[in-house]
Amino acid sequence: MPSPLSSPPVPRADKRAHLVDTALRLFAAGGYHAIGVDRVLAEAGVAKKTLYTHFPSKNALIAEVLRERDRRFRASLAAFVDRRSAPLDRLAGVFAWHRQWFEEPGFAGCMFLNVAAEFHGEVAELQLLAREHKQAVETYLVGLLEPLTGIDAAPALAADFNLLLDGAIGVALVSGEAGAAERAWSMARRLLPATA
Amino acid sequence: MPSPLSSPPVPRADKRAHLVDTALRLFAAGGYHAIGVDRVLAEAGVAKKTLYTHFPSKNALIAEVLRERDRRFRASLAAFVDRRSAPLDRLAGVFAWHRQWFEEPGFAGCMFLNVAAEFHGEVAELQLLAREHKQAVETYLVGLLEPLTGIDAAPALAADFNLLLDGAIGVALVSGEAGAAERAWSMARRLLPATA
DNA sequence: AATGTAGTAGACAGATCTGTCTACTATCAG
DNA sequence: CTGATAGTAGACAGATCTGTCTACTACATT
Repeated sequence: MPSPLSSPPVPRADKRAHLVDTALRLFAAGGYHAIGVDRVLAEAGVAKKTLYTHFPSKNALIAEVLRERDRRFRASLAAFVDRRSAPLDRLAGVFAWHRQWFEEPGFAGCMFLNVAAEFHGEVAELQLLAREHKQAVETYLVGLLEPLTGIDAAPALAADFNLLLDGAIGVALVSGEAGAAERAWSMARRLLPATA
Repeated sequence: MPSPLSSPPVPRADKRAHLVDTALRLFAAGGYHAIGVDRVLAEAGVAKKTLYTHFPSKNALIAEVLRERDRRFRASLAAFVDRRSAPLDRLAGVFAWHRQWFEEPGFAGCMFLNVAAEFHGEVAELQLLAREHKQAVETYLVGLLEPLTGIDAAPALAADFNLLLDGAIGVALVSGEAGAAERAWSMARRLLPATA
């Protein structure tokens, strides 16, 4: 045990990760402009100087939040899908995962769609992160579709299904109905070739 | 001519409507939190007191902007669709109208999806206006679908197509590709019964 | 003529925003 | 022991936010 008896008020921990985690939660629920850094700091119990030693600006914190959100999103989705084996079942899992997401209490839409809506291209880095996230989801869909439709038809259908997922997010956000996920999956099944 | 020779510095006009028009343009392009009332007033050339005699708060102005946006949206869409007569052509017009919208220079997504994303239910009036707008679009789709699919199948397909439109908006916002509208229309055609 | 309404210009209050800075403390490497 | 690093607490600057208020002007109706 190298740790002595005396200890700092807050034990040795990764403040940076804690900041990102807190900011992710608050930005997801409250929006990027509506949540100020003071709010993030108070919630995280971290001093302002600490934030600005790790990040040059609030936008840089938002960018890191989006990168972290992308990692968690993809990991959670992949873990959910990997509990299933049949190709059609795995594809259905993507929509089922979205349904669970829509049902979460603080659901307030997709952080990437929202960042595009709030900054609408004025902050190039954030717009790029949103685009990359959506592209990653589409690429993931291609892999799920290939066993069902063959390698040629998969990319176009993946783009279609990606649009369906964004549509479900929008409908769920405005109407509050988590059933938008099932509607999207119902449409997806009808769009799949009969051979699948 | 009842108007005398002398005139006020700004000619007699409907300041309220001018305020709403200016605010609509700025909020659409810049977002609701990012644009302050001072910016709206400067752009409109109107005094602050005038705004607060017509509206009790900024949120009330946003609400009126959304009502105006809903009126213009529906009128513009209906006028576009009414230039066509064949039922299938009229339905296609909805997606074509969206394509034109996506191609507009300052396109920054749907003001109703955006208000839901920025305030996410914290301001009940705004959330309700967003819901009503989307409901109105869906009802309009029902009317366009009935000649094609019959009165029984139209409501469910209208909800489907509404989701497609929201999906196209999201894809266009993040990717910048106006072709999302055609993708959505391509999906819509495939979802229509073969008899249509 | 008198009064009320709507407008302008802009100061002002009070809050909140991002970002910087000072002063101090704790941990760790050498 | 010394110095570097990272942390805390919080004051501070300067901008910006919403909303109120004063003082004045123009117009319309009575």
